[in-house]
Amino acid sequence: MSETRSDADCAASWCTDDPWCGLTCAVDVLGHKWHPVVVHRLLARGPLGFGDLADDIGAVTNKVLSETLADLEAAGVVDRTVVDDRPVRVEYSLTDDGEALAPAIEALQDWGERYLDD
Amino acid sequence: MSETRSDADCAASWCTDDPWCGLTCAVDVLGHKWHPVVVHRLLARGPLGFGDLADDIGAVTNKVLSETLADLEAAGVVDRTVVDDRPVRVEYSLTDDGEALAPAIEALQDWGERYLDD
DNA sequence: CAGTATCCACAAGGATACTG
DNA sequence: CAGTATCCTTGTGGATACTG
Repeated sequence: MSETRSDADCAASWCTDDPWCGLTCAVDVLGHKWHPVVVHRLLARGPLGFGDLADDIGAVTNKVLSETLADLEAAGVVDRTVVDDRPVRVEYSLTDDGEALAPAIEALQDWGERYLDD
Repeated sequence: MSETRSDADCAASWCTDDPWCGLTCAVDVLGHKWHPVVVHRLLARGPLGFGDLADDIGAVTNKVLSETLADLEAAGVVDRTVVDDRPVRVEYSLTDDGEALAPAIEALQDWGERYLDD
């Protein structure tokens, strides 16, 4: 279905032989300011429109959210579907690869919460 | 023991009320090119000297590895111990907070490996 | 509604050389 | 051995305004 991904999307291009290549690859996808937040919201709330995501997150601009979604779509983590015209309505959802991020997102979140509790 | 950490080290400073704050905080710590790799190596191999880490990782420069280790130390994830003088010998190890990253590192690594297998 | 188009400031990381 | 010091290029994200 979503065959829009290639090796070049990923850190694999510069660490192919290293034992931590998968890790680097995952951090390449999630290691930006809003990327993990978008995945988190889609995991928690299901498919959302562009404006819904923007409202939910709050402190992100149109431009950056748009870039973030384009990155995640290119990585094969998010699907973009035009649901309606006039007015244009778009829906963003997680692909199977995106859903598969749930354990990693949760593990990071758990660690961060404990860390913040000192 | 390692009380070198404060709230300002973390994303908490800009997302305190958000449900994804812990996640953002964790990504602030790990979301750089070499930070997760250093944690990965210390988890896999135990305490290492500066040169050991540099050799193991390979494609990182002195300057960047040094900065990375300083960041992780400031975040309270890594401990730095001077083991010897003449010649100077230093050992880097994980703190409890650092060891606690293991599940998150593994989850990211697992995801990345599956992702790379298409 | 769902984006683009510009412009801009700062941070991250690499190359190279040097030091206590 | 374990770093620092410079310099430089690119990436990342924010502010603001505009559009099909």
